[in-house]
Amino acid sequence: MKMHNANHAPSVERALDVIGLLAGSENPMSLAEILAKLSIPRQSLIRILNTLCDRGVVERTGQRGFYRLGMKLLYFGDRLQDKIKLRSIGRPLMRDLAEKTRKTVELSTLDRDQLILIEQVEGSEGIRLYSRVGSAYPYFHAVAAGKIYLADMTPEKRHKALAAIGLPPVTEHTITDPDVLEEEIRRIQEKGYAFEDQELRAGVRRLVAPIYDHANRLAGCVGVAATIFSLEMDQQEDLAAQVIETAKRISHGMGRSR
Amino acid sequence: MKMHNANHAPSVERALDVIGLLAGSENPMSLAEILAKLSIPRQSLIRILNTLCDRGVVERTGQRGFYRLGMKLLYFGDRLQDKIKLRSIGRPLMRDLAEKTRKTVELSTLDRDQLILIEQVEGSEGIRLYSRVGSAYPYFHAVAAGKIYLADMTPEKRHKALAAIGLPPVTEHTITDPDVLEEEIRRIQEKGYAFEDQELRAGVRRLVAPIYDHANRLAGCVGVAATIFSLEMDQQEDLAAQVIETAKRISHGMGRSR
DNA sequence: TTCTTAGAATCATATATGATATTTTAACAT
DNA sequence: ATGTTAAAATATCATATATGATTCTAAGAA
Repeated sequence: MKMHNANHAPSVERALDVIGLLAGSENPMSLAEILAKLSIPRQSLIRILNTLCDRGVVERTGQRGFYRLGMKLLYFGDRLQDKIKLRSIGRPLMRDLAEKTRKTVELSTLDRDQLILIEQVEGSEGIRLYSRVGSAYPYFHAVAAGKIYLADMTPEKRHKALAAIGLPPVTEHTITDPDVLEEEIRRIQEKGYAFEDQELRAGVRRLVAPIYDHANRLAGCVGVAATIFSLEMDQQEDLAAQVIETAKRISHGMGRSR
Repeated sequence: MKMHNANHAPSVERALDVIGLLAGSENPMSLAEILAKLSIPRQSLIRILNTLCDRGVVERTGQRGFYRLGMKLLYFGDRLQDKIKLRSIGRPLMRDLAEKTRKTVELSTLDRDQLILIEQVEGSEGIRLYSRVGSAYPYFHAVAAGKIYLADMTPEKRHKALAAIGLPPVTEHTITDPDVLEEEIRRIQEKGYAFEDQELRAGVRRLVAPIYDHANRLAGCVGVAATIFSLEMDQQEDLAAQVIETAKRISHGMGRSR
């Protein structure tokens, strides 16, 4: 937990800590469990929980003293999604792509220097989803969408960003050699899409294309995620054409001229 | 805003007021706008906003002094959805139903005496969604899912609930006569599904069936929503069979024996 | 039934709050 | 391009109130 911060509301900080803890827990948590994880005095914690429960952001389970996330968060999350233009434009087109390819379609965008997954549509392959809506991808270099963003930067900016983080290996397939990454980025710029071959997660491949807005700025990325069994290397070119077409349609909806 | 409440955290109350206000606004709001709507001293509001912004729950737009909901709410909402068993079981089956019927499929459940929409799958008719995920339906008697819950109550409990609220008209089609509603409930109990004929919203029909859990308790409802043009009266029986089948499959996943 | 702990009540005080002053910033006018 | 202005954002400080420690009560698990 952070140090005292000027111009903050400490009680609100604590409330967000509680929500974050419950969000990360698979099961409802008891008061004692929450106390053990967060350094909040017991009575203060109870007051915060009372407040969050009365507002539906946290809910008490049938069992006394147990708490879980509340339905109000569904409402907030849904209202937020409706406000994101990229998502409302992209969603029907993603559904078309999911039907055609039968793969999971992902939409992501950069938000405060983080690459966030903002929507997913499952294809009829019924493959379990790979990442969670709202979560941030780690490490640009290991994610197809991240590589799109890297390819969109000037070389100076890119080198600076990569020098700050380095190229840590996520899986044994992750690109850790700067020269290999530069070659990859050149290929992306040339072909207009990025391919991720088990670099973020073993057994998972992604093929992703960039979306531009009315001012020709990179607004986000759309692509498909699948297992190595359902996305084989020789399908790449065909699939790329479909993904790029979807990205162009979304770009058009964002106001980009063709 | 509520009066001072013992064993609450007032700052957290205020923070939730801010989030709720931004959730209900179509556009980002300025500090002055928020100040005009909520009776929070300016300095206190700024501290709360600083805290929420640093945590990603609220975000500053490019324009100085403007605020909107932040992406962290996507994450929280998504984590909550994954925790709702009814949703994770129902979602793939809802998608099947949406493909077959081409209509919007809705999943709802009772949460703290409110009927909450917890998931929606759009059908390829591409009809604009009728209600928002996370939001509560008003008035049980005007909603197909609400009528399912009314039909599941003992007559005593139902009369008590309806006496407390009455049968206010929502549209000109809403049932406002207790005897008509009782007849409707008898039909629901007999046929195993509820039909909503423009009772909540003009031009909208719904057909909804109940989902039961391992203890044979009513766990939720699944159904389709459509316009009166795409859901005509003579389709009712055929569609009901499909909806009831989906509800039974979800019930089976919830542990109900057949 | 007993025991444990969540949850409420109480009260002194620590600190968060709110009022006020100052600084910063961006929008707008020239 | 420069200057002005309004309002966001920060800093300061006295004090109001929220907090935290402690005690008591209620509820539920074993």
